[in-house]
Amino acid sequence: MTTPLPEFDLAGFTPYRLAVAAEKTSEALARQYRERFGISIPEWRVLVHLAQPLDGRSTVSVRDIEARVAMEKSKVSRAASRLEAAGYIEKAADAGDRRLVRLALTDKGHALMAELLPLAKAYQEELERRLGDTLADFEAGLDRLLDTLPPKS
Amino acid sequence: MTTPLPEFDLAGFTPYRLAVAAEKTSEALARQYRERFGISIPEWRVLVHLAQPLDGRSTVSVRDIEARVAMEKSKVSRAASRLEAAGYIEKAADAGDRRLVRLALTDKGHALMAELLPLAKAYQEELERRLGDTLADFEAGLDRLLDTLPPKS
DNA sequence: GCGCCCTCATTGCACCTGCAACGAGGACGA
DNA sequence: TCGTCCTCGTTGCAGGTGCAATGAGGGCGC
Repeated sequence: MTTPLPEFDLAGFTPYRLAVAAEKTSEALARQYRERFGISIPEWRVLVHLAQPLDGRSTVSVRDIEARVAMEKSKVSRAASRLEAAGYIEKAADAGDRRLVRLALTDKGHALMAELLPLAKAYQEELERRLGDTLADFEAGLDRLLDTLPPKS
Repeated sequence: MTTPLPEFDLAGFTPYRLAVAAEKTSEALARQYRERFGISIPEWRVLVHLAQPLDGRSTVSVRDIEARVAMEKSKVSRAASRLEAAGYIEKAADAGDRRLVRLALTDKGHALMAELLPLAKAYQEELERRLGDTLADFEAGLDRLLDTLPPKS
């Protein structure tokens, strides 16, 4: 028997708890759209972004999504390719800056989102119900973690 | 222009927020032990479990860890193999039930944890400081999400 | 002892991922 | 116009992942 190690309970470790909670909350919804539409989480994130009216101008390039959706550009790029192959979105070169790829929902993609978004909203409401009276502080705490850490590099 | 889609803000979607927060909070610590010791998150979770005194009896088989650490058994198995290859743990067949593989820290693994655990504790304290007065409700909310959803199958 | 069914851990497979490198294109000064 | 440096998006690669299938072993009834 060597020197005793400090006690440490993984179940009380916030990063671990967050990871498990994220996995569990995502899974319930993700399974639905995976099984019914073959959509993965990265694809879902791209679609949500494309489904938003967007503040006026509408660049909707890969790097736009990359910035707003907290995913690497290669991940966005591949998700977009899969979505294009499935017929949910279209890619087109930007007329002004030909390095940019403009992404847009097809009619099929639009119809998909008309089904998915209500599901997501309902799920969010269910989560809020579960959080009950802790909701406000819970989200506030989440904000603090999200705000404080983002110092990207 | 087709039917307008319902509005939906990904940035306010709790599963998404949790995923980003989990990623960010994990990364800061994970980078440290990745760069300094070549340890990944699954490996870290296995190590933490092995570093705990454990309630009396000490089975510490793959399936024990699987249950407590919220990882698939194949993930645990591979993490254990990598740790064994790196010399941090040892595997041995259980004398009583030869299907079981008993895992245990080597001296090298013990020394590693003597360094890592204090880092993790300090980090946890930093997070708690950041959460400030929202800490209690934040953790309570997290508990609710973790409790309510776990219905495994 | 034998057969049946269960459990444990590993592994094969197809897929996804992060990272670095790349090619194409743009911006701007000389 | 040319050269240099930056940005955008894709891709090659090495490695990690989930899932299903596998093989070794245990428990129990007959």
